[in-house]
Amino acid sequence: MADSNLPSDADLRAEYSETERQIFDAALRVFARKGRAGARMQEIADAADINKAMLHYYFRNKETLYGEVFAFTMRRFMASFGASLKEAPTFAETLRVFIDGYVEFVRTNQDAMRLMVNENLAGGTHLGEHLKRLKASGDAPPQIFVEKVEAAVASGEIRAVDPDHTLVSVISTCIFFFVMRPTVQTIHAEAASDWGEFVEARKEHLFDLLYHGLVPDADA
Amino acid sequence: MADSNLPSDADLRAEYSETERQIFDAALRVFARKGRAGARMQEIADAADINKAMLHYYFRNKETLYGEVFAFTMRRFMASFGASLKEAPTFAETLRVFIDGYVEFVRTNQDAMRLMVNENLAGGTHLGEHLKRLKASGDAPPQIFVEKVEAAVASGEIRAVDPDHTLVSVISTCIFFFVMRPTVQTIHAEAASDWGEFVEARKEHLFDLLYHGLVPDADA
DNA sequence: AATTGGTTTAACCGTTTGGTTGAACCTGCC
DNA sequence: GGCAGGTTCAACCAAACGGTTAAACCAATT
Repeated sequence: MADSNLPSDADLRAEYSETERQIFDAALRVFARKGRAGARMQEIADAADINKAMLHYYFRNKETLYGEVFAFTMRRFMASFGASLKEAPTFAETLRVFIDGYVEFVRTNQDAMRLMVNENLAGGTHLGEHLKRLKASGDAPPQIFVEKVEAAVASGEIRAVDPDHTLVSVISTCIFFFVMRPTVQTIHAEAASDWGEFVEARKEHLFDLLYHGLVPDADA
Repeated sequence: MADSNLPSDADLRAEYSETERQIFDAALRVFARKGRAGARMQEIADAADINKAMLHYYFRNKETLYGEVFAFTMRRFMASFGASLKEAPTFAETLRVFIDGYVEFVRTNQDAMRLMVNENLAGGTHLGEHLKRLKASGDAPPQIFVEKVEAAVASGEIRAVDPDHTLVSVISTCIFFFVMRPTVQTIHAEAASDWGEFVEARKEHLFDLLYHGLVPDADA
């Protein structure tokens, strides 16, 4: 789970002071829950337990605050579980690690996920530069996964699927049920009564469905 | 594609006047693009080409306007492509119709989709009653699909998968790439240059991946 | 022609919100 | 002690926003 050769959560924020970190966490929470427009500077200040003027002292205005919070969230996404993915020996293992990695990341970073989805829903103007850096780095989970799919297709370990579409499909199934959690919980009884249990069951289901969908038939 | 025994888009709004329909469309657009908090009454009025006071004349305030727009959007979701799904003879056909139905619905109702996702992201307090009615009606695509999955499992046409999880997985893959469109288009070259083509390719990929994932191995 | 009831408009109002100001307050340093 | 730089705060401000008002308009009805 821990990637010792990648920056940890704390490292990523090393450049920030204690007060700035407080503001950061508060801002992420409020932006994620209320949306970019719905977030109130006063509420962020309250949540960070500081005066409202301090917000504008540390971050000039709402836009730059949002920009920095978003940038940090993006960096956090990139830094997650890349290494363990590379080391996976078989494609089955790759798929397991990828599913587990994404589901666990979203489970423990729901606010980050909400921020990301909100940004996309609003047009995603802040995404550009970050995604390009992600693409350039070559170390992010999505890229590694695509490479692994390509290799597995070449070796015949899985069928001749489109790697990019496969990536989108797998990520979708790992994240979307968190996005639609209220709907899922209204329709699905078990999800409502024990979400943790539901998430675990879902990881099993996903591996089963997707692995079976990717692997060739036993014989013919 | 057309379900003659279900209310059409026009029917659903028959109770509304011309002006109200204008307001409706404008409100949906603005709420979907700017979010519930980010939407401005003035902007909705401008988009509907009426005076701002008219908004408050027809819909008492922002909350009731949002509530009505959301309720209408919900009804539209329920009324889509249920019948053709029931008539599908094989499970393969069921899956094809379901994928095609959902993808096409979201493609042609992106604002409705955005509204729905936004509502879920914000906690989904408006969902309750509507989803219960959907559950009670028994005619909505998700329920029909679950029944078809159960039947196909029983007949051995597909493997012993969990029908509810399968439903969530299929819907996720049909919708999430629309939600994350800006990200997908930044990463995927073809999606950026020709989105329509990408959507078509995606439908093919999804059927292939999911059908293969659900169906038993050819032999053993 | 006068009345009625729904519709439309410009001007207005009170509150909320993002952002500013200027003074007070530390803390380390000479 | 006294200065200097960064930090904290209550009070303040202008703009934006949701919502209201009162008068005007217009098509039926009598």
